[in-house]
Amino acid sequence: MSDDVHVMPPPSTVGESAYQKIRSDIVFGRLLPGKKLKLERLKTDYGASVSTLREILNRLHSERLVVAEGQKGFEVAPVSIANLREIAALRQLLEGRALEQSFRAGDMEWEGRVVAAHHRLARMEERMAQGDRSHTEGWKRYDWQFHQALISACGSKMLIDNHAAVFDKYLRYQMIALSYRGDIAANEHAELLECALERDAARACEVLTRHVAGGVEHALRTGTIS
Amino acid sequence: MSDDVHVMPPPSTVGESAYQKIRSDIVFGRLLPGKKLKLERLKTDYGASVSTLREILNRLHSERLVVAEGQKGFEVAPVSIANLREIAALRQLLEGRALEQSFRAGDMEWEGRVVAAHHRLARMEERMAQGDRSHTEGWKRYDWQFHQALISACGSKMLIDNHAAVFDKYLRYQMIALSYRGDIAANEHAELLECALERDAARACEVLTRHVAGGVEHALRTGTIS
DNA sequence: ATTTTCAAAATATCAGATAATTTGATTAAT
DNA sequence: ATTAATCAAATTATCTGATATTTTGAAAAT
Repeated sequence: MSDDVHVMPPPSTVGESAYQKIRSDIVFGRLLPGKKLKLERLKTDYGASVSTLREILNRLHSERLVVAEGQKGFEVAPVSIANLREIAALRQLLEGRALEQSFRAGDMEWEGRVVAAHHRLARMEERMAQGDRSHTEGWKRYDWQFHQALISACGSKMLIDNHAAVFDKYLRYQMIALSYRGDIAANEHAELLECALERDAARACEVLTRHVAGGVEHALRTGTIS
Repeated sequence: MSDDVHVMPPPSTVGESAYQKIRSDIVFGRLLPGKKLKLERLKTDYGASVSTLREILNRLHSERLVVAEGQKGFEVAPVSIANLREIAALRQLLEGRALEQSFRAGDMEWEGRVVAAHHRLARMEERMAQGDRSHTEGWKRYDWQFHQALISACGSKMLIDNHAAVFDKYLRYQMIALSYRGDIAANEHAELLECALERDAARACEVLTRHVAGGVEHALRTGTIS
């Protein structure tokens, strides 16, 4: 069930695929904060009926990616500096704990997944470093998958799910701020890999905290978030 | 927005009130785990149309209180020992962090809220201790409100929301197990109040951990969870 | 006792209708 | 020229009912 924008099961039903499209459009900033989500419009944009769309919007409302005020319909959740800071803090808390547990329980299978995920991410980061900015989304997907791989042995589906939900909200801010700070982030990712292989959870947490805090400050410096 | 089964805004719309009823029926164990939620049945039970009910079920699905498998409709989320343990651990993590922050930031206003909430809870616990088991739900509501009051000054809506979501899942297990361990819990609540007034976050976390762990073991001992 | 077959039940999705609410623009009042 | 009152159009929440697809459970066949 811990599916997300990044690793999704084949969308079987109409509603499911429209859900994934809309969610991804919000997380990747193609639907901007505050954007009114009028049903008629969505109908043509996502090819689903009003009833189905309302089901989807209700789901996204639960996830706090969409707000629904009274009978005024739906809109993409707004952003704020305070909210970004809260999300970042929560990510540090959840991911930090998950890292500890995962490092403790991770076996060789897990190490393999981590190394593989880091490899893909690092490759992508090389390209990005050379100015090729055409794969920002793909890059973020690999970023997500790397962090997810790191905690994948934590043993708690609850923790993984909650982390994924928070991570996506964090990601939305990064996409909105279009913030690329490739080199620094890449180094931090390499450090995390090192920590994982050495099972040094304490240092991993320290790196993670820096990683997330850096992302926040960088995003804020772009001035796109108010 | 951090509304819940315990402090809800007046249900303005039809869908909203049906949502609250169904959610509360799940959390308080009136709808048991695994129960099939057939639309026609819900229609008569909660007085809402299929479309509205589907919106509600989709919301509850996001909240992981309901599962929706393929085209097989909806049912109340199952329970398991592993899931209970994960929930408890997450509650300890979130509530512990929130306590620390709340204790640091709490002012006199906050102290008042905490004292008031504890008073109501303690009174209720007195009654329960005398064998009056008719207010179990009310008791749990006060329990919720006390813990909520303790963390209410933590300064993070995100944290409060996430905690509330986890708390309600924890609560569902308590209700399903019908576990009343009044005296012990009451003492722990009193201890927490003490810690709050002394701003002793470390000890509060220690008490909380014991509190939650105790609840889990007690619930498991009833044998109602498999 | 399985497996196959098939009708009834239930679901996902849609279109269209109604009442209530919100929105924006126009008009009136200060 | 702002502010306030007014009103039609747009939008919403909700319901009913229809269709195609899936799932379920029982009867038939192996």
